[in-house]
Amino acid sequence: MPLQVYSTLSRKKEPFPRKPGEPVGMYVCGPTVYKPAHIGHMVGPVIFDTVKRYLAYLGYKVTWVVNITDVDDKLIARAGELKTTVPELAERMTADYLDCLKKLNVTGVDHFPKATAHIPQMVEMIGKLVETGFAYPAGGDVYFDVAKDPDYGKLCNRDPEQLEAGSRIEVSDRKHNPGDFALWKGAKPGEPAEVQFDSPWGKGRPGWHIECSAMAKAILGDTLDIHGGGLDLTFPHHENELAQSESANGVPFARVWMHNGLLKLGKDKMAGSVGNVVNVADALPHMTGDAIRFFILQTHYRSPIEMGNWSEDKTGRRLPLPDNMLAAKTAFGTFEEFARRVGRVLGTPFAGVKPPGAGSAARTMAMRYVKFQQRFNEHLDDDFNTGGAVGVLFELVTALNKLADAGKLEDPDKAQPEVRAEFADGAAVVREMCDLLGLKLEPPKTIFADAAGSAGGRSVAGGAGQPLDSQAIISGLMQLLIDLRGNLRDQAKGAAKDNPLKKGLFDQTDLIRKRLAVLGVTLEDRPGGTTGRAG
RNA sequence: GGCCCGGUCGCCAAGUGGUAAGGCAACGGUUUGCAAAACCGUCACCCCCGGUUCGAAUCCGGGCCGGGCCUCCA
Repeated sequence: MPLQVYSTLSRKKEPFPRKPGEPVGMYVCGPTVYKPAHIGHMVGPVIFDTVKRYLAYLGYKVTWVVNITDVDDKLIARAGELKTTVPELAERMTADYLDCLKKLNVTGVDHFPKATAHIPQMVEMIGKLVETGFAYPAGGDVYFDVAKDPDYGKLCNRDPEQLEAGSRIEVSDRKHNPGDFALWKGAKPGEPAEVQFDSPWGKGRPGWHIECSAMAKAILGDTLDIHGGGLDLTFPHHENELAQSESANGVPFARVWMHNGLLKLGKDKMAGSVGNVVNVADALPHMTGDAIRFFILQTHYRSPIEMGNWSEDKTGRRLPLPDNMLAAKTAFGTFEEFARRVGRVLGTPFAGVKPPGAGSAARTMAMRYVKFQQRFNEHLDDDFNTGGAVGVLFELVTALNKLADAGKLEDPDKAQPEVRAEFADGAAVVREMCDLLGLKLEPPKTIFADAAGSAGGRSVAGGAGQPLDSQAIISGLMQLLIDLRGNLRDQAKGAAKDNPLKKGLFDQTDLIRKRLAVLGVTLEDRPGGTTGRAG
């Protein structure tokens, strides 16, 4: 079954309109940079990053654009509250946004065009719409004339009359019809100079929708292959973009319209007005970017994501994150644990495992674990069903854990080489699936394992003049405790059953483990030796 | 009021005609000096009522309930 994608325009799944090897232009509406990004803002980027990864895997040459809205009413208001300028606020919030994307491993965006850097392109498009009669200037503003566009309403599937009937905005004297929307907003008295730009209609700034039309055209051309964004943008934003672009360019604006579902917390959409916002920065101390990404990808992108309730602990204090995010964190631990196991068994970190690759058919077809890969791909072929794909990943990991248990792969004395080779093949498939989902599965930064391998005790031993490296000291002390405990444990295990010292020695080993657990360090005794990890 | 989505185990969530993936939680085991991790087992008549069909969670009709949008929204 070739790739199928649901398009909002046709309201059904369609064969993807491009062939592997062809270029694909993808435009996704980005943020208005006036507040720190919350988890909901990450849903689209994570989804479309995954879409791009899979399309690239299938051989498409994807160019992905995400716009940054850095001039608008909310920015002006917020900058005023903070006693700062719009450019300063926009720059700071853009940096925050980009940092959040990085933390969630959203790496596929090729261009982040800023609205303020594309005013001439917007003016040009507005000018063309005025010339051709689709738009009219009025008192310093310019409006798009909805009545001139017979297709208006086709994306959100509504008649223009319905839209007008429900319109809650006051009808401006300047508009011909209530449904008309601003392409250009004339500067109002008292607005800071930094948000006033020159145009043939006087000083002012662009309307919200025109930036996407103009920047999409500038970078990707008149027709996009994929236009994406949150479900709540369908109307008016995308409907208006579509109307402007098709009126100005005379060709279809986008082949496929993809809209992602919204995040819900309990009964409510997560939104500032409801007061239940979880900023990315609030979540990251409690959950890795990987785990947040996994949380988003567990659900099909068109469904709303349930964050569940927000439970309290025994003392009535609210937990740091909503229930379902914490459940996702726990679930994701299965993969993190598996990645560590891969490191132990193969001697290389999971990140270093080579995926089999889409092209290596001869080798992959012979592999026992390819059927998992096929089922995984079938899910993604079906409108990027990441939830189903994640289920397959769990099944594969369980199968490989079983294999590792049966083959005693963690016991240096008993490990069977042929089983180990099979495990390595399976791990390569897991690596590929994780790459497609954008899950890095990097080993957590253990406070001692890192240091032990790198700087180690060297900076401590550096002596006079060398600043003491506290990480290195902690690392060394931790290793010392592990070694000491190991010796005690060996003695205890070696002691005869009736030896009264036996229990006492074990008590000491347990004391060390419990005390370290309090510090957040988990010690695990395995056939190959004791390992420790933070968390 | 209009348009559009949904209702699948305590919670989350795949499944769109062939007899219910997966995860979290729970319980019982295996393993372990004890743990941790892992593995095994137990745990769903798919909101209700009709209809179509050899066969329906899936299709059709009618209810009930929830959500999104109807010019700030990712």
